[in-house]
Amino acid sequence: MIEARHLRVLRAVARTGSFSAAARELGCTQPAVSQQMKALEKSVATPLVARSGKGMQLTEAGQVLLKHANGILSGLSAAEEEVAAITGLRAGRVRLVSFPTASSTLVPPAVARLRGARPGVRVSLVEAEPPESLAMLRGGECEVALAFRYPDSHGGAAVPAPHATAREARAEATLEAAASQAANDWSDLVVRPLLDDPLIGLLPTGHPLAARDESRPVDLAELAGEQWIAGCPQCRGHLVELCAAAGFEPRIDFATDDYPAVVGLVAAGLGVAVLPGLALEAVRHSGVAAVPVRAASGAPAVRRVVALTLPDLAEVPAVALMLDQLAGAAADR
Amino acid sequence: MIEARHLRVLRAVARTGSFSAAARELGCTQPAVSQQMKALEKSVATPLVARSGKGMQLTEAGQVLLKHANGILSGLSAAEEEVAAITGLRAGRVRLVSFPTASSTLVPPAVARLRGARPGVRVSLVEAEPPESLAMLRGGECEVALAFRYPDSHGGAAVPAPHATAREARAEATLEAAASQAANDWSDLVVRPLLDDPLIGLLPTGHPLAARDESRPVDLAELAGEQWIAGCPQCRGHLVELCAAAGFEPRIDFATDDYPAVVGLVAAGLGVAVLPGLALEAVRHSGVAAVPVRAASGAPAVRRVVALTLPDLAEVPAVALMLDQLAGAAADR
DNA sequence: GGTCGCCTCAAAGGATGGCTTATAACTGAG
DNA sequence: CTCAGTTATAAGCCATCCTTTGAGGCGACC
Repeated sequence: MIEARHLRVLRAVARTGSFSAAARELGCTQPAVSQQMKALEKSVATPLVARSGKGMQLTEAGQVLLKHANGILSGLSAAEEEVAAITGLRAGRVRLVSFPTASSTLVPPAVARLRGARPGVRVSLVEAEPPESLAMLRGGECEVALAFRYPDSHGGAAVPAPHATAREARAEATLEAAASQAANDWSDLVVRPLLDDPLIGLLPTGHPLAARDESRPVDLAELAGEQWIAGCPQCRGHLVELCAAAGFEPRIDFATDDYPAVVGLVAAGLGVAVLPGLALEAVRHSGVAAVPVRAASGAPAVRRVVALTLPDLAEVPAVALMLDQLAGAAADR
Repeated sequence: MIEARHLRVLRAVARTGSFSAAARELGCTQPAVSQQMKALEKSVATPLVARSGKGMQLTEAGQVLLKHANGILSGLSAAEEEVAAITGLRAGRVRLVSFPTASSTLVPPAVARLRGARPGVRVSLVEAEPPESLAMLRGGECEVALAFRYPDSHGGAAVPAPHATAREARAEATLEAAASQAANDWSDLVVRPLLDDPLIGLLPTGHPLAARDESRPVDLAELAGEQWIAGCPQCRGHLVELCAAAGFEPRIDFATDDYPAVVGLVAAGLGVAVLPGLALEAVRHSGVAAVPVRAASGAPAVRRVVALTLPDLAEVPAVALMLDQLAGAAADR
C-alpha cells in the first residue's frame, strides 16, 4: 500500500535530487529518507531511483509515480485546506431547526450576528416542533435544534443530574417519566439553556384582574373559574398540569396553535389564555391585558428554551458558534 | 498530516455506515477502525462522524474529506496500477544505446523478440560508441548500453575479479590501467556478456594468404609486412596492441570507421584490414577474402561484446528482459 | 420486563515500524 | 592524498498500530 508519506518523500527526493537535501527539506534525517524510499520501493516492488556514482535519476516507474504523486498530494492538501476552512469558520454550514416562536424572535438576531462575524458560514433554518425537531437532529438532518421544556414537569429534568453511568440516568428517567415521553429524553444530547421564557396570562381588557398593576403576577388559581383558550398540544398538556397543581382543571373550549387567533379570541372575551412570552412578542396583542403568571409553587411559570445538538457536533466550531450566538441573543432580551 | 490509510478507513466507514462493517471490509478488527478514525479526526482537528444512538452520519467536514478521499484514493490506485503495468511488463520502456555493428546485427532480432513477447514494452534505440554510451548509461539517458572490449587488453578485465570492496577494485584498476582508460571501468555496472566477436582479416583476393583454406586461421604475425587499413579509433588502438604482442608495428596508411570503405580499400589492394565479425556481416565484402585471425597467443582474436546496465536497473523487469533477449540473439548466431 | 445480538468504546499487551545517532563507505574536488 | 558531501547500514529508542479482553449501550425479540 502506497502511503502519502512515501509520496511526500519521493517528491522531495525528485525535487532536490538528493536524499540528504530531501531530508533537510522534510525536516528529518537522511537515513529516514533512505528508509522511506526503500519502503516505497518495496511496496511497489520495483526500483524507483537509479544511482550511478554522482548523480541519481528516477527510473521510469519512479517518474510515473512522481507524476501521480503531484496530483495526489495536491489533492490531499486541497482536502486539508477545505476542512481547515470549515474548522476555521471561513466556510461551513449550520442547519438549524426551530419552533415557530423562537424562529421569529431568538433566531433572527443570532443568525444575523453569526453572518456578520463569519460571512463564510451558511445558516439554514427549518421550522419544526420539538418532538420532530429532535428526530431531525438525531437523524442527521440538522446540527442544532431549538426546543423547550417545562421545568419540573414530566418531560424530564431541565438540567439532568450527573450520573456515574448513562444506565443509571436511564433507569432514573424510566422511573420518573412515562413511556410515552421517552422522546423527550435528552440525556444523549448536549443541552444549552438559552432562556426561561415566562408564561404570560392573557385577559380581556375588561377582566377584573386586568385592572391590577400589570407587573404584579397573577396566581394561576385566581383563574380557576375561567374559560380557557389553549395553544399547541404540548402547551395545552402543560397548562393542564399547571392547573392541576393549582387545584383545578381548566375548562378548555378553544384550542389552536395559531397565536394571533388566541389573542383574538381572548380580546373578544371568549376566555383567558396563557402564552409563552416569546409568542406574545411576535403578535400584536392590543385589546388584551398581559400579566405574568405564577404557578402553584409561587414561582413564575416559565418554559425553558434550550438549544440542542449532538455531542460530536458540539465540537464543530460553526455549531459551537451558533450556540454561542443563540445564547447571546437570548441574554440580550 | 492526512495519510492514505486514514482515507481508506474513512471511505469504508462512510460506505458501510458502521465501524464494525468497515473493519470487516478492511480485514481488521473494529477497534482498529475506531482508532484510525480518531487519529484522522485528530489530524484534521475536527469531528468527522456524528453518532446519535442508532445511526451515524458524517459531519460536513467528514463529507468534504470523503469527497476528496474518493479522488485521492483512485489516483493512488491508478498510480499503483500504472507502476504494476511497468513491472508486469504490460508497459514500460527500455532505451537502448548500441554501437553501430551491434545495432545492425544483434539488436534487431532481440528487439523483435521482445516486442513479440511483450507488445506493451516500448524499445528505443540510439547509436553511440562505447565511451559515450557508458556516459549516457550513467547519466540516466538510457537503461541498457551495448559495448565491447578486448579481453586481456588494458581496457580492464573482461570479467572483473571479485573484490572485498569497490575501493580495492578501484585501486587495482588504477594500478593496471592508464588514467585515460578510467572511462572503461565497468566495476560499478552490471555486465552481461553477449558473445565473443571474432576478428576477421580482410585480404585482397589476389593476396597469397587468401588462396589458403578460408577456415584456416591466419596468424597476425604473417601480416607483419602489410599495409594496414584501420577502423574506428578504439579498434585501431587494439590493433596496434595485438600487433605489438605479435612482434611488429603495423603500418597504417588509412583509417576510417566506415566499414564499407574499409572493404573497398582492401578490395582495391591498398592494404589488409582486421574487422569484427559483426561488422562484416552487415557489409558486402565481395572482392576480398575473409579469414579468421589468430593472436600472438595462438587463440582466435576476439572482441567481447557485452550489454551493460546499472545495478538498480537490472532489477527492472523490462531491462532484465531486454538483456535476456540480447543474450538470446547473440547465442543464436 | 428480560434476554439476546450487534455495535461501540476503553484499556492493556505485544508487535511492527519510523526516526535518530553513530559508523563506514564511496565520490568528486582540491 | 585529504576533505567535504552523500549514501547505506546497524542499533536503540520511541511512537504507533493492532489485537485481545471486558464493559456499556441499544434495538429486537420472546
